[in-house]
Amino acid sequence: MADIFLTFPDGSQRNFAQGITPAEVAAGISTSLAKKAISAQVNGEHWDLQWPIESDSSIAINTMKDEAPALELVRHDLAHIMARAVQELWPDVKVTIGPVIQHGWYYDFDRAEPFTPEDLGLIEKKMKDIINLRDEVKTEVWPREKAIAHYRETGEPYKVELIESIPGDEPIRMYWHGAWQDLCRGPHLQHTGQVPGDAFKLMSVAGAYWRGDSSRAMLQRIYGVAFRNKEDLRKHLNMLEEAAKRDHRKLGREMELFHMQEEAPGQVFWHPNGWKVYTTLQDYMRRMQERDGYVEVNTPQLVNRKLWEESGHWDKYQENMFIVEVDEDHAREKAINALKPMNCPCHVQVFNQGLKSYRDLPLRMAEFGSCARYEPSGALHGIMRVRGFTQDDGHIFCAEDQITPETAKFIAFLARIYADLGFHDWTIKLSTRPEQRIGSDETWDSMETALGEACNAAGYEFEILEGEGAFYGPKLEFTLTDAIGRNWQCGTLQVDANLPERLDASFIGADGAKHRPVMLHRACLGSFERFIGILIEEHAGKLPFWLAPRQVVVATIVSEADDYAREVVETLKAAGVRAEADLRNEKINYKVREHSVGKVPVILALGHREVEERTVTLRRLGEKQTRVLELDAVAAELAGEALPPDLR
RNA sequence: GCUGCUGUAGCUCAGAGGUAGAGCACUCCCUUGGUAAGGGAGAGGUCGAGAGUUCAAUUCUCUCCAGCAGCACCA
Repeated sequence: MADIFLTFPDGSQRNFAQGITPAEVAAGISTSLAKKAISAQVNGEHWDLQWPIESDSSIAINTMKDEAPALELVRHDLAHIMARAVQELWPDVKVTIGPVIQHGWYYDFDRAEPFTPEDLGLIEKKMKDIINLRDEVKTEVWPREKAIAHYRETGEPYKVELIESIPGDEPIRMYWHGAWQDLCRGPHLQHTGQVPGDAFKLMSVAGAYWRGDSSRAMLQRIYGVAFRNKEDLRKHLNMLEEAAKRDHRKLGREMELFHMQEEAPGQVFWHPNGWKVYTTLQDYMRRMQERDGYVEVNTPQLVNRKLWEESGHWDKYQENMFIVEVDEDHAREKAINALKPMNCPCHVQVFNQGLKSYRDLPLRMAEFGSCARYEPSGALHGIMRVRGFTQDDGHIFCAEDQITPETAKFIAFLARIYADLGFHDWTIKLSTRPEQRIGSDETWDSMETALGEACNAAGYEFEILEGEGAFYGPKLEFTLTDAIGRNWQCGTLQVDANLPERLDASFIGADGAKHRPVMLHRACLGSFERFIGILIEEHAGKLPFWLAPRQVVVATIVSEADDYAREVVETLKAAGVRAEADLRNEKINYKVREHSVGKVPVILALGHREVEERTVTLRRLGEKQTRVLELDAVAAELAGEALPPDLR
């Protein structure tokens, strides 16, 4: 048999018989490494210890110390161990797929009865038993026909379907965890005992469609999380608790920002506090847009179906539109209107009034447009995913050669706004032509190039999402990362030559002839509702001072301080600070607690001493120590903080 | 929309086939207290909506509505 050369991480090379496995290589180095080994990297590829190596390669043996492969294997083996546990408990259950996901894994099962929380406990216990058995993991490559026959025999129709969809040139690999067997591309651990038995937890069970297709069978998906050790699991569970504490639905209630009720599903009742956040943010956006050369418009909510037919929305999105029929006695026929699901067709109507010259371009038209979309009930989520919302929408009507500079300008605009709002970690994705599309390849080439050049011009890198663009044009998506590592796609910019065509927008060029403008659909926050939800969760309710609905509470310690408290409130209000007095007959402890829970950033406490000295004792949210300050000094300090970032 | 779970006082939740309970919040009284809950008393509910079974339903069954988790969706 021929020899092959293996190159080790330290650069050394040794020759081995062709077909040697990493397990044998590890055993040749030391017995302890052979025991500790979990997998290998062969030419950078994650490689099972049992897989033979057929040609000259680089090799590195992985142990539990190598985080990425270790987590991958632990989670992947747990998926198999869970499937085995389930089939041992309920032999009739059909297995399907069980991939590794962020923080853990899931496995989809077909079973007539639903899994209960008690079942999860049983499964978890059985999994621990299997881990303790330290059953060997084995693998073989099988001929396709044999594998299909095997699964027909054992009554696993989903596996048969999976094999049939594996491309013909790929091997069909079988794995065994003890006697239990599954189809799997691997790699896996050496034996089940390599999985840490105390670092995983089954989290939940939920429905999921077979192969993600809503027209196919609904399976039951069990989710688990897993780590390399108990401590990492504990940290993860703490993080989940932290996320639950930040839940904007809970904080929205506690801070009296908004509520929702079943008579208006997916729509927000903004309370005084929440509406203050909303209008403060909107005022800020309005000033920023004006500064960046936008004109602001406002267009109708309820628009006749004719316009939606012309724009193409009636055909494509009718199911998701709120349709309003007016059937008054005096009407000859029913008028059919729809609440606008977006603002662009209306903006084109504004554009179309009067002849436009090339000198009018680029025309940047903005609207805080209230839209309504009939979202599927299961999609609704607090104020993050709603049926009634307001976009910070804008459309830039421009000539083709203006796409790049206008896009670059928008990116700079958005960067400034995200920074002002405290988001410094965000990325750009460029979605390119999808399979189903209109327009020539040359047009797509130039539109995609224009967006890429704009990112470069603005000084930002971007990732390409192949085929993810809209049918009418490519788009940029701006995704920000929050304080606990979650991603939110907020901003967007889409190139559209289609809608100006459909709605017959035009301008007179320098050549005296009519031309079509291109529209850039763009938004920075997305919707106010969702963005405020993100802000609440980002800050765990502790909004930056300028956005906080109640910035200062002046809390009296003794009732003799009431008059002075009123004066302090008036002084602060005059300085532009949102302040209110708390004169209730309660102890200062009580007031501090209540307003801390309500996330008021500053509490000013007033007792006999402050009244006599005309001072205030200031306490910041989350800080234990207090400062005694002159009233005028406090007013000046807080007035500065109360200014929105663009006015500082 | 699909699967599963849930719906009892403003909030968080307990409860049982014979028309309901706690803590906090609320109102009043006492207390004027120095930085995350001072004490006492009181008031507050068509038990999500409708239908069915039953002598009797908030409790059991069905339908609907809404919410939660996930999936699908997100112009």
